[in-house]
Amino acid sequence: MELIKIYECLCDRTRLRLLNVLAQGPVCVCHFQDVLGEPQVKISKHLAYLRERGLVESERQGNWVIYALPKKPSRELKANLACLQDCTRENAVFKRDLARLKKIEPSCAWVRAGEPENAPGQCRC
Amino acid sequence: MELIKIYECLCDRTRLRLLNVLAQGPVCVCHFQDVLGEPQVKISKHLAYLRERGLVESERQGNWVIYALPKKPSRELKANLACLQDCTRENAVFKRDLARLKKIEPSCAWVRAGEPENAPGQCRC
DNA sequence: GAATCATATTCTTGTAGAAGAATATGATTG
DNA sequence: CAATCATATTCTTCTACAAGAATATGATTC
Repeated sequence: MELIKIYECLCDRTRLRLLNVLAQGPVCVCHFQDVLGEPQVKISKHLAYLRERGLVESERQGNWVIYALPKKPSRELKANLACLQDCTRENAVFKRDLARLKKIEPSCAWVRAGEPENAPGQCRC
Repeated sequence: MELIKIYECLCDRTRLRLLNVLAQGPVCVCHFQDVLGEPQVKISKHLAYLRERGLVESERQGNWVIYALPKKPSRELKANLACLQDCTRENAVFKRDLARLKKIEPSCAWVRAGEPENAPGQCRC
């Protein structure tokens, strides 16, 4: 039952925040640290947890790693991500995360635009 | 964050089956045992888990206890139960549970009709 | 190739929870 | 009130996982 693996991913606050941010588009790990204000280990381990269960995909771009929601999400995943979006829309923490993301966005627009060939050697976040 | 408590409830197979059955209407514990084919302890403990977190409500009717989804579910709960319904519609296990429920239903229609005053002294399930 | 940057893994500790066995509670019947 | 029925709780064992500290890996730059 894949559904249960999805719910297991969703029952942690940090992971919900990660998924909420990812709903806006691909994000690299250093962004997550800034946006969530959580230590690197924590971010990294929760992203690994999500990746192992197929809720996110990752791709290395030079020195850093970009995470994104699956290109081909299952019906169940799609439904639950939509539901999550719906449930968090008005939540302060989630809104704050998105606001912080927006501030960072301009400096790393290439990540979100999917233009890795423009990647600088060092992350400017 | 109430949302996380909801997801914690949803990440167990037995609890998903219980909620799936409850989506049809109120059910007493002995029904659950028959429908899911699981031991009494297991059913009882998972129902308690759900009750403690507000995903179900219970009401004693003489010798037995009837469980139901909350009369006034939160926005989050409503959304997630709908999503769950959507995701399980085609699943064999969940469909089988509903089929078994339907077979039992006639003998205890009063429970589902909400007519406790007609309750017999002994459950006929 | 040494230093640096970004990310991941390993280790430890603490806690939640799942399952089953045994037992307890609470209501009903005779 | 003793027996029975329906449900709940307690106890034990096992496993998953969250968090942080320390360390490792892998790519880039000088």
